[in-house]
Amino acid sequence: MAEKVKTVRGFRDLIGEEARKYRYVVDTARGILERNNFEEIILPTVEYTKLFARSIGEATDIVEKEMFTFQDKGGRDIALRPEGTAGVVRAYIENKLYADGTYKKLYYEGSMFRHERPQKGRYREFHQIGAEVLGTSNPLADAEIIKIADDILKALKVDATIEINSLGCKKCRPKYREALLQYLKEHREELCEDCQRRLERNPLRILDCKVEGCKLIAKNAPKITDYLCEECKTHHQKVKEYLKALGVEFVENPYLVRGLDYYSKTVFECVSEELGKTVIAGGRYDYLVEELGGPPTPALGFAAGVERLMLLVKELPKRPPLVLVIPFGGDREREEALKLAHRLREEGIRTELSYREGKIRKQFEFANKIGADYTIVVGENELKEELFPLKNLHTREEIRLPLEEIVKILKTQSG
RNA sequence: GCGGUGGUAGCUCAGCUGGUAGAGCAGGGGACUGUGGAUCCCCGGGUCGCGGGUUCGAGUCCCGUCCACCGCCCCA
Repeated sequence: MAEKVKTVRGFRDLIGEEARKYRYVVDTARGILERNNFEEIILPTVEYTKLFARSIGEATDIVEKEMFTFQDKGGRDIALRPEGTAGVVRAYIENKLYADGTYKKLYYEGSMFRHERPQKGRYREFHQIGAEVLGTSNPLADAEIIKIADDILKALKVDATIEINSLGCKKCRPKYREALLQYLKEHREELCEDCQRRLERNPLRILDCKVEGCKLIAKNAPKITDYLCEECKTHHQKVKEYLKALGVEFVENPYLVRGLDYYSKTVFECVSEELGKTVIAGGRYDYLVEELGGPPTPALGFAAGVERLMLLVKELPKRPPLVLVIPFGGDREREEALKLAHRLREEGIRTELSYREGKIRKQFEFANKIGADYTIVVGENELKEELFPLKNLHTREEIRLPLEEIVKILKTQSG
């Protein structure tokens, strides 16, 4: 045998049940977004590297070491997208979607790529379904975005805690940052190695550190919520008020920061205790559109991790019953069975035509193996009488009926 | 990128201090020639992840490498 080619590390196939689970998660989320009147945007998988450098942040791990980057034949620096927001914003600006003066609600779905060490629920090609609202600073939008995330979790029966926080704006964040930095510098010696590095690069993340010593320091650190300006405070207050009005449960986490540089004001994460990981996360990014060359445009959104949600989905919707049509006899019977199977399929009935030859006993073993719920044998007698035996494999009951009667029965069960 | 565990049949795994690879399940056939999941009998299956080394001899020991999984970093 020739050498076998395998999947690339961190990449994988989704087959059968796994593929159906993938579709179930994505379709469920799409349905909720569609009924909220979000419009789908289908984006390219690659963008110029600088788009991500400028949006996600030059100093983030994603940009520094996790992107799949390459030069195309024209020498352009290109990256496989590590997330979706940057592309949406680029498209929003490039297509001047702001031109009609309204806000825009967009959603996307697809592969993202990060060159990380693979683990369960974390692959180098993974999938996100995300939503973005561009062109409004109304806290109603913040509340609705979080409500949608909550609806998706509920629809999938996934348990997760919604944590929210506000990161403030251009006016108040610098003051907070200053106070935090000062406090942290006083405790520099007690911080873990990683956090000492973060002190220079991204001090906010220290609040999020899992090392016990750092947690203690974080606990007594100044809280962003105490530093919010009037506008941010009111905004945050409104968001929480609306969420309560909607009955969305959440907890406030003053230590919640996000890893991407572009966030401002509202941030939130839906954390699964079972996984110990975040499954949906998002927030506001009021400056990003402008930073990427568009007009000043407040915006916000979230991204849901499809693989992580898949790990938490326990039950898939049932497929409609499967009918196996079994030809029995010779050429004439095979041909009639072929036609009969397609008659059932015309009616939307999930039907398999047996390609197996041989003993009838083997045909029934085959029916079990493929998980059929019903069989219909098409043989000489059946064709003569124009009556076909519809057998329920679970109850083992068999009734002989004209084809159109069988169609009626199966159709009612095929949703 | 760092630390750890593990890769033997389609699947789950056994294989002692190195001595020529096994079980259960699954699969194929038959007992049972127009009605299945049971039982019994028979059968096929493996470059022991890959490459190198030590050795008369390596699934077993050593080195390297790839992959999966766990933790960290990071993140959805």
